[in-house]
Amino acid sequence: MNKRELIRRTAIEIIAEEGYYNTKVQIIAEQAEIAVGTVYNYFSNKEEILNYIFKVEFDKRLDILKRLKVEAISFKEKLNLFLEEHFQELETNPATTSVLVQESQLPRKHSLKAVDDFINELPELLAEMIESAKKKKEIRDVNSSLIANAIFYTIRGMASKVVLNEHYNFDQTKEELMNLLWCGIKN
Amino acid sequence: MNKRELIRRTAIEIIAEEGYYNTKVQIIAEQAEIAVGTVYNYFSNKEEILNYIFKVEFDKRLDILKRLKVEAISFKEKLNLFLEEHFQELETNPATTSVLVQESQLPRKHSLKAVDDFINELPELLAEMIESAKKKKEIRDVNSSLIANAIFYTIRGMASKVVLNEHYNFDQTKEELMNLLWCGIKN
Amino acid sequence: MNKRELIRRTAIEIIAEEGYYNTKVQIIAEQAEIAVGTVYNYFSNKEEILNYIFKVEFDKRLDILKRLKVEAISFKEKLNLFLEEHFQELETNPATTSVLVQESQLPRKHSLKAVDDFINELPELLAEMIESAKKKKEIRDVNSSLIANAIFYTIRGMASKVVLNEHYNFDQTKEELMNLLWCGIKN
Amino acid sequence: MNKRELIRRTAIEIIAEEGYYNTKVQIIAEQAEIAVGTVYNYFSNKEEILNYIFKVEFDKRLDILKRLKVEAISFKEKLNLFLEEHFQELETNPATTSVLVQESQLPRKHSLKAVDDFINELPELLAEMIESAKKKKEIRDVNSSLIANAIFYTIRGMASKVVLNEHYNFDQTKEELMNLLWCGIKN
DNA sequence: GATGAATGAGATTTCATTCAT
DNA sequence: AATGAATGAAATCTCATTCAT
Repeated sequence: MNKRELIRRTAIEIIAEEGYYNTKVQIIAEQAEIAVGTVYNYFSNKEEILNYIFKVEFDKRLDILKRLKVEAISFKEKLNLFLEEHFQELETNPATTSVLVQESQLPRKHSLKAVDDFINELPELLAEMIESAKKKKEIRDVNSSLIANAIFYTIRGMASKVVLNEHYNFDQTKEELMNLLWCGIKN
Repeated sequence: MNKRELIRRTAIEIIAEEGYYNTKVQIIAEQAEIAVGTVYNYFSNKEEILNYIFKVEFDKRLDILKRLKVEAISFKEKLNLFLEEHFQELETNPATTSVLVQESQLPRKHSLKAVDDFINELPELLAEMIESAKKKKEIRDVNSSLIANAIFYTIRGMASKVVLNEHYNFDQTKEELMNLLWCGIKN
Repeated sequence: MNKRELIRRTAIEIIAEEGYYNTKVQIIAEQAEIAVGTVYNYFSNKEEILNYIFKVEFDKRLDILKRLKVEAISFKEKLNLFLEEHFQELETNPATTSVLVQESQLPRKHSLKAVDDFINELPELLAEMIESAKKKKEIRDVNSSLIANAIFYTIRGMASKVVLNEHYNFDQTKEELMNLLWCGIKN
Repeated sequence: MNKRELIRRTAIEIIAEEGYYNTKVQIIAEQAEIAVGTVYNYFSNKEEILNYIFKVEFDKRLDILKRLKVEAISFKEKLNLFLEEHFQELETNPATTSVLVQESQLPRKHSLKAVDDFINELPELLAEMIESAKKKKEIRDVNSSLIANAIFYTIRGMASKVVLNEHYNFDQTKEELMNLLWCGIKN
């Protein structure tokens, strides 16, 4: 594996457990079995590691949404597929979920490019899909952007709940959420 | 104003802007126009300030929910009132909202008592109300606990969106959310 | 009891347990059931408390030695009585012993008047008695000052050993020490 | 010189002069011409520096005593050699002596492993030698452990006296002490 | 490219002392 | 005389980052 990727993955595991501010670059290096200096050959500073983590995840979700957007299926099916892929992803990488949820709430002043994209652009893309569904009367008249954000926050929140809590399982949660959201917006 | 309260309020303003980890106790003291030592006469450490902030807000919301629980009105009205009071609250104290949202995602390892209560007990109380509504056939058959959490995450997320973003206003957001949630669970 | 005395006695108990540097003026005040400010009405600073503790003990031992010096008994008996009274004293006030031993080793730079007196003047007085005994051929030819100091260090050291260690008892230690020292200097 | 050793030696000089509690880690670093952080790369905290100082000296004296114990010479000669080596050592490193004497009296609660060893194990080893001499009738019937401790306290005390006081010289002190102790215990 | 010892600014926390009541 | 809340200088320790090897 290339070093940048190795560092990213190692960092995710530690940040998920400790949080970004309690994660020491030294520890990331140790866990990855490389020297601290090496980390700085691939990332200009600690923040950039977090930024890169978000960038990778942002790109993944951007792909999913772009692909869904043009597919010739109903919005309900699109929403269902989106949830499906999303929960699939986090079932595979619970640590990543933990990082995304924890660190996506940085205050404006210190926010990172990729984090900003993650919490602004992704909902915007979903909003466009909702707007289109609205025009096709697939769903009732809603404020698309607002609802898109609500959907994202719900998913993100439930994701963290599922990751942290042994009571819930992924499939059940996904189903229940799909029902809540779809009933909430359908015509 | 008593010192403990002064420190709490000052800390909220700064943490909202800078985030907990970028907030220096020194700065809180300066802003509050007291000495650093004085802060430590009222809180045993920095963490305890954050914990107290959550405790105060937790208690407020606990009161609201307990009051609503026993009132002789429909669940729909209860949900509506809860959203109403909640958005009212955060319109008055946007900084507090910002803190609650940002810092409610500490990783388990370092989580604080009051933060834990905030994200676990409050949804649990709402879940009980949902369960009761379910039995009275006011709403459809849902996993109460799961839905309660979803509602909390949605509210919390949208709250931060409204606080950070000038596009949305409180009333409109509250209305739209009420529709989404109610349609999502009604019979 | 007058306040100055109350503070002195309370301070001894705490310093014996914690050491001078780990003893907080606040704690002394609490233990004595007075306010911190009150401590500073009787002592100008923390150091002065320690100084006063030593002064009181210095005066006691000065009295003993001055009294012994002029008594019409053999040096052997004088030494015996000195050990007797000394070990008596520390059996009654083990905490005081602990303080005297611990804190009598401050480096020159920061030493206190009464501590200096304690470790210099007392041995000097004993030295005079030894010198006199030497002239009367009661003991062999020794360097009086040096032997006086040796005796003091031995006593002080053994005192702390006895206080800290349940193995040794006061009487036995006193006897054994008397033998060692007397055999060591007799003619 | 390796850094750990450099820090140890620098710390000894400063602690000898100022005392442990008045010694700032910052100052040790400055004197050693390294950064504060570097000190903490070699010692996990300030206490550990003091502990290490005692450990090194403890080990030295342990070696001497173990060597003497098995040598085929009279106890008188052993005692003489021990005093010889001891006073030699402290003549070469007066600052070390100062530290050992000053800081060996930490209150139980805060005592360090190596300090404890220093004041307990070394006398115990000497006690074994005394016990053996007693059985061979080289000396009179004494409480070995008690006498061993008395000897150590005498030596330690006199060492500090010699270091602090220009009146006494090492050779004379050693001779006088040898006489006092040997006469004190011989048959 | 890889290393990791060294750096030092800066953060948290302590605690002797003051002084208005 | 007694009080104790307030003070703030100062100490310990951390950790992101650098750079010579």
